[in-house]
Amino acid sequence: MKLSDGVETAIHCTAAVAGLPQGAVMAAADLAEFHGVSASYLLKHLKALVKADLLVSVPGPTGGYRLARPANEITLLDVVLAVEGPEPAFRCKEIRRNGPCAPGPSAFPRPCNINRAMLKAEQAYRAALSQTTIADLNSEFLATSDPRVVERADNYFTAQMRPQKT
Amino acid sequence: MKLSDGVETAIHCTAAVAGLPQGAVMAAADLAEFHGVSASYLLKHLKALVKADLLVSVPGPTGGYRLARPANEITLLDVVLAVEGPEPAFRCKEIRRNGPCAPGPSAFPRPCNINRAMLKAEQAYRAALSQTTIADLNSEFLATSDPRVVERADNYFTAQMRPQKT
DNA sequence: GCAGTATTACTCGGATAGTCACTGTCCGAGTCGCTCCGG
DNA sequence: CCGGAGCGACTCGGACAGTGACTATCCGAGTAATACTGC
Repeated sequence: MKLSDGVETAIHCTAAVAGLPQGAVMAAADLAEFHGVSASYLLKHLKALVKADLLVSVPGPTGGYRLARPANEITLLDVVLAVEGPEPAFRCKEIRRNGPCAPGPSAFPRPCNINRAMLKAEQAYRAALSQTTIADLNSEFLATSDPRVVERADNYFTAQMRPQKT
Repeated sequence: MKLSDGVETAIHCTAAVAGLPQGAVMAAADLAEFHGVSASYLLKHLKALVKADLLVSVPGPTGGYRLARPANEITLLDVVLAVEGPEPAFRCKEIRRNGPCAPGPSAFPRPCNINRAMLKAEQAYRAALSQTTIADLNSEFLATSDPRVVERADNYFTAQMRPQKT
């Protein structure tokens, strides 16, 4: 069980975009530089976030990304599902039907109880993720981080952000 | 996020071994045939279960595997960790330190709050897994499965199991 | 000076190679049961 | 007939290829700002 590294960058980028003023956007290249990751690859994950309706992309010069809805309505679960896909981590192959002791598919009307237990645990995982919003993360970041870091980040964002006219 | 398929086979095999009489063992080849999976590959996971002290292997002819401790003391979490490894699914790369706004490592004395939130969710996942034991799974299997399946499985196990002398 | 237009440069989006972990397999080391031999 | 040694076969354990997903990258479609031209 391993989450792809893209989840981390996606969360950081979403939190960063959430720190922009209302209506402003930020280009993928700037987000990549700010986080020190590859710009080309970051686009892949940003695309996934756009497809999941978490971000909105603005094309053309002065384009970039902004949140699709308020930061307190975007949870960690939303970001994780957008990047990793909605499928559960445990995917029952129904191997109980394979062996010589299986009379046939009709003998298994109920879902595999192992599968049920695993999915139940995963629901607990997702429930925990859905309790933290991007807004929570940013509030905590501002409250607990080194003031120098906050100041530098604020300066960077002020310099790179692009206010939209409309 | 995807659990390896080996987790499913490992859980099924552990539950199967738990159904053996006290002290009896079952060969990997029989476990593989019973579940309809590759015997060569199953050994890989059984080895992991042995290394994690969930199963005990008995070498030589009439050898096989048996539980290392009672079935009600083996949880799904034990099996998952044995196969997948103890590392958490989310591994923070500390990318917040990469960008041009990071003064230096000394500016981040506290762990990344994103990492904390992700690990907290994973703890909830593991806590849920640890609430289900192999004994629970087998009790539920006996209570809810088609009687034909239970009977066939019981016959198979009676024929293939190997009672140990000592 | 101003409006309209063509250009230009910049942005995101999708299609394309490279790398690592998981899947699947094989052969070798070790051990117990069986057979043969001797008493 | 009984005990013991040797042999054989079966078991698990670790090392070796194949495949799919994630990582990383590039080039093309689209758009807004810009420069230019004509009025």
